[in-house]
Parts: sequence; structure tokens; C-alpha cells
Amino acid sequence: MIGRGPRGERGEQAAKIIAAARRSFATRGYAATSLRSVAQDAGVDPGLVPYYFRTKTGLLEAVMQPPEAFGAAVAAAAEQPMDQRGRAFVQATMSLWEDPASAEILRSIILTADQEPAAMHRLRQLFSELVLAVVSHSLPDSERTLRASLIATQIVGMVMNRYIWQVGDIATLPADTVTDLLAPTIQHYLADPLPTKLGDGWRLS
Amino acid sequence: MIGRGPRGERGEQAAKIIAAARRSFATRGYAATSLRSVAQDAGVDPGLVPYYFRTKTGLLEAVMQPPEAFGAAVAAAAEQPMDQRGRAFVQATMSLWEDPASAEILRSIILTADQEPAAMHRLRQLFSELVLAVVSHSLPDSERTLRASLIATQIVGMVMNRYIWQVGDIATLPADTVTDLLAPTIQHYLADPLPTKLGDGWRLS
DNA sequence: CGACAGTTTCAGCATACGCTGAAATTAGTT
DNA sequence: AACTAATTTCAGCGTATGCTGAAACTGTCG
Repeated sequence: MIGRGPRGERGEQAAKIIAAARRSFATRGYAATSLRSVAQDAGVDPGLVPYYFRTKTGLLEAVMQPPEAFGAAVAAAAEQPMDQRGRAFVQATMSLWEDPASAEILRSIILTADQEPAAMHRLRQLFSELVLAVVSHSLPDSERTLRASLIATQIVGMVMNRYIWQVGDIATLPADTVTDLLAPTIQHYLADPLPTKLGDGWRLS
Repeated sequence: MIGRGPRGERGEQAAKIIAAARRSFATRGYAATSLRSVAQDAGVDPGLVPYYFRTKTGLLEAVMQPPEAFGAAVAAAAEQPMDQRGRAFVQATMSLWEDPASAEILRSIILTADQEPAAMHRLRQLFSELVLAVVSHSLPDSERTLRASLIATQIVGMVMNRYIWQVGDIATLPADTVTDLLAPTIQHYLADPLPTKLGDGWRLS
């Protein structure tokens, strides 16, 4: 109704679309989100979405692109001395998820991982960027990836229950309490000896 | 082409539809599954789906309805003596997920939980039926639910990485090895003392 | 045989989807 | 002022969606 033609700064409408898409992907999920509804939430003409992002998966990739220094705190925890590293890692992960902007991106990825290869790829990437980095580099590769995978299970489980499903006590406790509860487990996976009887190719000691 | 009218035993077509829907919900997910594609996979006329299940969520509820003695082994683990219960619970959970039929149901629930309230409800129900039952009944309620929630985080994390996303070493290791690796953590959440500094209303000792 | 309830088929409605193409408008450059 | 490139609007194509309604068929029972 206002008329056609450019409006405000370049990329202003695109940013509004990304914000609205993030909100929708993070709540309704990817498949249940339509380009038309995104445009409406963004207060923008529906045609603008394909114009800026070409396809729906194009929009998804823009949504999953994190701002600068996204997991910097988590990566920094990998520099801590070994005996405090478990707790530092949990703490950094919690603060990442307690930030609504970051949580929206991560939720979008998790809720889309089983529908779009791009999201699955992004998830694997975050796994090796953030989790694998925390494990001691001086270990044999097989033990390094195993310990990282164990840590991932505990972190992911906390995330699903607290931030995705909001199920159980873990969802309502204060963040520091959750940190206190999980830090010992992460520290255990990080540095304690693991069960010795492992299958072929997994013998550690 | 064969002609109209009944075919085989009563409920035979309905069963084929449920089986096809389970397969699709467990892989593509709920929103990405169409009633027409389910009918095609089941080798059945599209009109039969609304006929037997009325709505798409009706079909979902049928899909989520487990066969008899679904989590019996897991529930039975709750009867074990306390010092072996952690390992028994992990073992039972693993065998539930290693069974393809059960895994299909559970995958359907997990992939749908964030899109349909019915699936979320079913998830919470499984949580209290299976996980809460394993914690000692002689504890104060607040500690009981907290320990159950901690166990849920570790189990859910393993499930997501191994059975849903198939990411990391945990996805490829033999089931018994995974059991060996996780049992100590579950046992810890089950019976070991928890950090004493907990927030208001959560002081344990 | 004839009524009858239960099942299968089929046509289709109303709506929504992702995406395209072209026209209309703007802002910036010369 | 003329020209150009980028942006916004809008109409709509082709396809798919969940679901409905009625007709055609089957098997069972009187």
C-alpha cells in the first residue's frame, strides 16, 4: 500500500526475514514453517523471501549462520587446565544456551537436523568445533573421539530436556545448579579412566 | 482395479496403514509425512486413512500406541538391587532401542514431540513410567524427581546421538560397550551423593 | 433372496505450498 | 534530466495438502 521500490538501508528487509524465520524454525520447526508465514511475521511482502534467499533451504542456511564469536566462550573453555576444564565447559555451554539469540539458532538446527541435510551437516560441524576441541590433544585419536562423543551425549541430553522439551527438574533449576550437577560427569568423561573391556579397535590401554 | 468392498480380516488394512505411518514418522518426521504417501506406502487407497483414523493426529496417536509389554524390561530393571540397578537400567534401555519395532515408535514420538502436543504428552508419560520408576521410592519427592531428571538427560543424550542423529563414536560402538561406558554415570545419578549447594527448595541433606 | 452394516474406491473441495515473472517504484550516478 | 541497477509489489502457475461425500462392492444374517 505504501508503494514499491527500495526501503531503508540495504539488507534491512533481509534481516527482518531472517529474524522471523529463526523465531519460527526454533518454535514450530522447519517443515511446519511456510515462507508466507515468515514473510507475514516479518511484516514483509511474501515475494521478498525467494528474492533474497532463492529457496527455503537457502533461508535455512542464512538462519543457521551464527553471528561472530558464536561459540567463543565454549571454545575458550578448552584452554583451561585439565582439572577444571569439565566444569568450565559445562558453564560455557549453559551460558550459550541461556542467551536467547544463540538458543534460537541452536534450536533451529536441532529441530531441523532430521529433515534437512544442511542442518545435519551444521550439527556435526558444531560437534567437532565445540565438543571435540575440549578433549586433550595428546591422546590417541580413537580415545579422543570416544571421550568427545561421551561428553556430547551428556550435553545433548541436558539440552533436549531443559531447552527443547522443557521436561523434568533439569528444565526449571537455575543454570548454576545444573552446572554443579553435570560438571562431575563431564569431568569424568574428560579425564577419568574408561572401562577397559572395549570391543575390537577400541582397546585403550 | 480389483473392485470395492471389504478385503481380508477386519483391521488388516488399518494395521498396514499404521505400519507405513510408523516407518514414515520415524524417518521423514510428522510434518513432512502426508496421508497420501502413507497410503501409497501401505498399498492402500488414500481415503482409507481418514476413514480409520479420522484425522492426521488420530493416525499419530495410533502410531504412538505401543504393543503390550512395551517397556517391560526397563520397568523390571527398577526391581534390581540398588548397586546393580544403574547398569540394569542402561542395559534394558539399550535393548528397547536395539529392537527395530520399538525404536520406530520411540523415534516417531521424539521427532514429533515439538510439533504435536499429543506426542509431547506421550514423551512425558514415558519419562515418568520408565525413568522415574527406577529411582528409590524411599527418597523425598524432590530428590526423587531430580535424580530421575538427571538420568533422563544421560539416556536421552545417548539416544539422540546414537539412534536419532547417528553422530559420534557412540553411534557405531556395540551396544554392550555403550552400556559399559554409561552405566557408571547412571549409577552415580541413582545413588551417589549429589552436590550439596543447591538452590531454594532443593537442599537435599 | 433381500436387507444391511461395514469396507473400499473415487471424484473433488477448499486451502495452502514453494516459487516465477513481470510490472512498478526507488535511489544513485552521470 | 536521463539512465541504470536494485528493490518491492502483485498476480498466478503447478502441485500438494487434509479431509468429505457419495457411490460401488463385500460378506453376513434373516
